[in-house]
Amino acid sequence: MARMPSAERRRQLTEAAIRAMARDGVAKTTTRSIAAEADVSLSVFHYCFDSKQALVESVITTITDHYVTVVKEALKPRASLEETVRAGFQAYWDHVRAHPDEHMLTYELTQYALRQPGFEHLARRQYELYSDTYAELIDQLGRSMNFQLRVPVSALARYLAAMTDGLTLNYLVLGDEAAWTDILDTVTAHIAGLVHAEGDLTGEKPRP
Amino acid sequence: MARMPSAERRRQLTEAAIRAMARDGVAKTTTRSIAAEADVSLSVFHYCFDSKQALVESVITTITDHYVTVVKEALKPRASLEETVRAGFQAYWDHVRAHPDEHMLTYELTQYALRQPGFEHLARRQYELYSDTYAELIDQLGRSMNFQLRVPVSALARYLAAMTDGLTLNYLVLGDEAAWTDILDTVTAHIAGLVHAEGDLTGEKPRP
DNA sequence: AAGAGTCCGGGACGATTGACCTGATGAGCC
DNA sequence: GGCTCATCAGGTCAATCGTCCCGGACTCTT
Repeated sequence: MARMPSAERRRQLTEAAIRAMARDGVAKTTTRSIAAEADVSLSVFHYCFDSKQALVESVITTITDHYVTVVKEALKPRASLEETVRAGFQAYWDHVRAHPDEHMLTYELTQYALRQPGFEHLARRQYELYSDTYAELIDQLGRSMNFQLRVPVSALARYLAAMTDGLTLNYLVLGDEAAWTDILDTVTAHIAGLVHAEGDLTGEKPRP
Repeated sequence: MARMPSAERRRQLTEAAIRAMARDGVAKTTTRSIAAEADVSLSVFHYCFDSKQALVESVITTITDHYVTVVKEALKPRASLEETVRAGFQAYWDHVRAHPDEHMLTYELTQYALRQPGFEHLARRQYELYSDTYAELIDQLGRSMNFQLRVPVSALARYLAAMTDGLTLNYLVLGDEAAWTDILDTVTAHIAGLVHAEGDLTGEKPRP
């Protein structure tokens, strides 16, 4: 067994834990299965992490940061606004289809964190980071394409985060890829309607 | 201990399990904690159910049917369409705020079912029932209020199911009730825009 | 009232889990 | 070379879990 500094071992164990949890589910992932996945002995596990909870904390922050990167990279400026939004959804969607297990894992970890005393802040951090990422993207897009919003940025960001989250979960349960072209088109049109500040496009205004 | 027919005992144990799982989480709910919550001995549990899995199956179908009822009762026809939709969201939302633990439980059970070999169909049934319920409500509302849709009913139903699911999960994690008035208003306006067949209200049409 | 079928209680078993412990191994520094 | 400390291997332990067994008690039928 090759020697390795603790920090790198921790990364190795964290990534092994992510693979094991994505494959078997959080509930069925034990310290032994993680050690086996990382191809180290069980005692190495407890040498690098004080407890299983300490590793799970590392897993949650790692995978959260990972998916923030995925969302950020999905949105790249294109010719028109609608095209940009639609391509962004599509890129995110392709990632979900390619790695369903890992997306499923993010949901499991959220609930694990919410149920584990002292871990609630990790679940909140996860979802705040999602919303903040969308807010940042909206802001950045707004500056490069020069438009105004008909709704608060924070509300739109949160709506986007929640909606993509719900759509993703729905897809993970039901599959049926064909149904999503229509839905993504509809959502894209909706976003475009909220963004273009050219008159009242959606019927009645929200009550004042 | 009062004697009781098996069928009624099973209902009692199922409801006790729902309470215990909503309080402690699915992972930490044991056969012993369920029996204690139902105030029966452990052997009664295995007299009524062949295994813990058999009880969980009963729990999933029960709670799924329960929430279909909640959604159906949330939507009652009002003066205008927009008013009806907004009040429907609000009624559902009030239920989420009143019973966050039970809603959280539905997400945990979905993932439990997806991970448990042979239980995937229960998760799919859950989400299909959600979509079907929305489709039924849309259809029923369309007949009583006489309007046409700009998108397929099935797509809108699925979008509604996924979006409310995502918004609910987001609220369960982040809380922050104040943020939701804006979001529900925005979504309501969106739905109203999709439903009113009075010209092109949302900018560009989805690509043909 | 007697027997059969149904329900309940306490206890026990085997398996699995997270955590820990002791001793061996190897690399880098004096 | 010898010393020190990070790293590893295997075994052990207590706790907890789902499941099961057996004996007793209740209820309904006849």
